[in-house]
Amino acid sequence: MSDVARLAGVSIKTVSRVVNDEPAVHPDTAERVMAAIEQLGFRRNLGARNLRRGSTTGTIGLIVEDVGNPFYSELNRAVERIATSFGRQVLTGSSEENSDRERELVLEFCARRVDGILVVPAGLQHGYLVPEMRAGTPVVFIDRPAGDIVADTVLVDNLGGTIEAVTHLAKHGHRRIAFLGDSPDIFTAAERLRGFREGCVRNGISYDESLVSMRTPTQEGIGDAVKRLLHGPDAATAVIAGNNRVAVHLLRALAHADYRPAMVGFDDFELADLLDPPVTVVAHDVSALGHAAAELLFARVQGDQSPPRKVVLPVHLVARGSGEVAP
Amino acid sequence: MSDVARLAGVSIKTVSRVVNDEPAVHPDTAERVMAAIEQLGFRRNLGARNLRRGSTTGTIGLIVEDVGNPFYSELNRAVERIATSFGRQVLTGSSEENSDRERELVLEFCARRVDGILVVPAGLQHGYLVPEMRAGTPVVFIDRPAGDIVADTVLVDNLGGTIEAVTHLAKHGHRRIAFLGDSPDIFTAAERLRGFREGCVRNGISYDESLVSMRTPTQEGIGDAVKRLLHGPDAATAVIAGNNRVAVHLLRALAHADYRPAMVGFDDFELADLLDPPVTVVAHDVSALGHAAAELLFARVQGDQSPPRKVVLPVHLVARGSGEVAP
DNA sequence: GTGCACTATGACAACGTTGTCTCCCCCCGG
DNA sequence: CCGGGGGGAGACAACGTTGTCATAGTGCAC
Repeated sequence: MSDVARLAGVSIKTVSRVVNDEPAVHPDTAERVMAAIEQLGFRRNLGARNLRRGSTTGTIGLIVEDVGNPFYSELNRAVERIATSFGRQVLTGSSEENSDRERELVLEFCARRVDGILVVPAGLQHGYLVPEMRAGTPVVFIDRPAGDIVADTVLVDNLGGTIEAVTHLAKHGHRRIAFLGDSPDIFTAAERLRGFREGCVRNGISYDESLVSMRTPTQEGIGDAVKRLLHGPDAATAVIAGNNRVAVHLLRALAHADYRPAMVGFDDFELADLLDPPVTVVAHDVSALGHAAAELLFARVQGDQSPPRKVVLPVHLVARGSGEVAP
Repeated sequence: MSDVARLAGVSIKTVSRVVNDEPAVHPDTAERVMAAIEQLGFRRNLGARNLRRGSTTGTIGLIVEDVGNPFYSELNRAVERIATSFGRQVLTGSSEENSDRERELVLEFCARRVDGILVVPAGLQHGYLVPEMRAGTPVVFIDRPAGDIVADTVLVDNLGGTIEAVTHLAKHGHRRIAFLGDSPDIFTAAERLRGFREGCVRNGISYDESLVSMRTPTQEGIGDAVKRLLHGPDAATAVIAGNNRVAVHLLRALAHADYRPAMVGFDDFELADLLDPPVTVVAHDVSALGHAAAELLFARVQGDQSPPRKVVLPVHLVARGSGEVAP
């Protein structure tokens, strides 16, 4: 900036005025300054600016489990859209379902003085966030609630969705339904399992633990589960996939199987409608999740001090075929 | 920081020494300082730190067309992985295939003094980058080359891949092959079209422009193209989808059609193997693309001054079924 | 001619850090 | 007993900006 000032023969304050479009600069002077800026390729340092102004940094942080997962990337996109409309940039990070990594990312973002943080929490303990939140960094939890603190949260109706899935299958005559979930440490997985139980109860199906698997989904793990649950005299006639990754692994496992049970997935996914049979899912609007969370965050950024909110977004069952077959 | 200093009864410089793990601090003093930090919830301001040190900001920028597109989100993930290994955070932005937006994002990132920029360019003119690059911000172009400047670039073998696709179809007896691309302004689309022509030539197929569509893919557009190209006496017996979005739209259009031509897609996608028939694709390693670009970027960040490099990653045809049917 | 309002500009401090330099104190060798 | 060396700590400036205040010049009314 001082280089520009020297070249234009003015003080750095005048340069500052020009780059900030402040009035009270003579047009001729402004033009000379602009020319100097152009010539030197000057670009003002936003870091210094934010430091001096004590204002917001114009960035927000988004932490998900894996930015490469289509579910989270759609979320990312929705968040970015809102952030852009508020003139903010988005810093992203993948926690890899690791609470230490999550914490590291959050604290790093805080040190960068992001204006707010959106997080799909991996851990169950968020006490470390209290000082940051007290210091004025708003945090909104997405898809899963905070572990041990009260904070803004946007969830989907995991319980209701799974109940609906069970009911749907029961309506088509299924009495032995398997549930393939994820690690029970993950809120959504635990919640959907709860929904599964509740769904069984409501439909007069005795809940059979041997038909449930709660493991981090891998192709082999799901393959084994399929072998175990879908064969033999007591085999399940239908199966619920607890999330989009489980669904993909399950579909792959079933593709080479001789026997195709009825299936309902939780989370919609691309091409689900083109498979054979098309996959019935409990769908929810991932974009809406991101939008709602980001809107809530920016409300906080702009000073909304109302008590923490908990938003639960609806889900709806999309019957495509895989869930509408008789046992 | 001065609050911490006051509380601990030391100077701010000593606090600085503690947070930076500098030696020459008495353990007792350090402990007092740590306690004060803990009590006040102090977190050092990285912006101020970077300003003072004149060092790197520890961030890089990544600009893609749409962070929500699985192709780019996989890229994003790969970039993030490398960035993390170099202790950097990633700022992401979607250009929406709009060169003005691309420029805006780049300049915004530069103003934030990112250590480097990775960009899947939307525009064809990148002169605006020259001052930034001269000022020391390395830029690596991904998937598409820079328009009018010389810069590091990482591409995939679009030409070779499409030639291979044509050859594959020709081998299975197809002589009338349609090509559904994307806007010809997009480098990869143009290049793949070039590969299509070359593939026709090499296989003794007369290139028929009426079998080519180069439009931004929409479900309707692809539907119309299917109706036009795959019906009538001169109908194509095979079709090449120019990228993953075209492929998805095409599959959806064909799902409800009475006639299924042979098909090969460019870009692999999840579940391609589970469709009926499984989709033959020209696959390439998106992660490798991100890795290579990020590695190259960090080499530049760390001072590599060698001439700009152009890396072309190989592609390979994955025969799954949809491309191995006779006319 | 004097005072006043207004425009255009600059000097300086401050944002939160850290690098450099200086200072003080204590220990040890001669 | 004195001098040198090293450990521990603080004062101060500087990073690149911008907010505040001061200053100089101009035009206009009296």
